[in-house]
Amino acid sequence: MRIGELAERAGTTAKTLRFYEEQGLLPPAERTPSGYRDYAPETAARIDFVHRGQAAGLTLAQIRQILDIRDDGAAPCEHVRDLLDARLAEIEQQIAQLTALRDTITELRRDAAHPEPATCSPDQVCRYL
Amino acid sequence: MRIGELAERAGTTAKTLRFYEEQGLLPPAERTPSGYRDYAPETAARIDFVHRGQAAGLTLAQIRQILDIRDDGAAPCEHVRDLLDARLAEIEQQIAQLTALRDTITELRRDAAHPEPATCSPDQVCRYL
DNA sequence: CTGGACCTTCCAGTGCAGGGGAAGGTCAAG
DNA sequence: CTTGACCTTCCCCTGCACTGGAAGGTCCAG
Repeated sequence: MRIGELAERAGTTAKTLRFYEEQGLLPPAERTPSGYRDYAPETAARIDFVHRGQAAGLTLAQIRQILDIRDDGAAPCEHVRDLLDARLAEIEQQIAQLTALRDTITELRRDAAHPEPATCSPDQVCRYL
Repeated sequence: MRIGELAERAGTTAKTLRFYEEQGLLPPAERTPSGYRDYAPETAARIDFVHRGQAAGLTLAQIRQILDIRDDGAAPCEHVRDLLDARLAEIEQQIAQLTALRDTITELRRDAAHPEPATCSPDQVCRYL
């Protein structure tokens, strides 16, 4: 299977698959005599795994770690668990930060609901920020 | 006042102030005869405004819009209000996405709590992702 | 045998907010 | 007169996951 067909099956682009190969997410593809990449159909499952990892908020580097462990013949379960734990902690922190920011902005926004440009002193940029 | 002193007063670096000037957040500074930038003390207030804008989650480009309006002699109240509204909507959406992601990962994590590598089939990368 | 669809490599850029460091000029103190 | 702190411009680098495009090779149908 050539790269375009695989890309379409996996719901991505040929460009992205070359990029994944370069990043070590896909093993270097077999080549036809003329130099075209030639993929086994199972490769699509690997790309799906990459997509599931992304959907779980993992970076390509993290997904690559999992794939490397698997490619070594080991079960990556524990590493996956650790990555999920770490990601979860990050997300909690991000949510907390965004919630705090939302509260801050909500308050600023309330103060700015009835702007009174006349009361703005010329030596400040904006009373409401 | 030279750039290093202003940077220290405003809690930032000389490098950043040159960058702000390049981005149009600060007007081109006066120069001493030898070419050094020479700032009026009020410039610190403008930098503080930039920092408050950043604390409100605005980009430098958005903060620049506000400053441009103010520099034109107008009151930027309405534009500030619109920017805060837009930022608020973005944040709500980000929180919603992160919350959904957290739930997804929490579920994945629960399934992966007691890994059973033996039950992993060799043709998939990881049962838990 | 020609056109068009596909493939190859390589280089470069995107957005965001700066940071690193080179090569050289300036200024005050000792 | 020299040292060291500060300043100048200049260009490249960071992270992340791609995307765009140029120049050229391959393959198949008509």
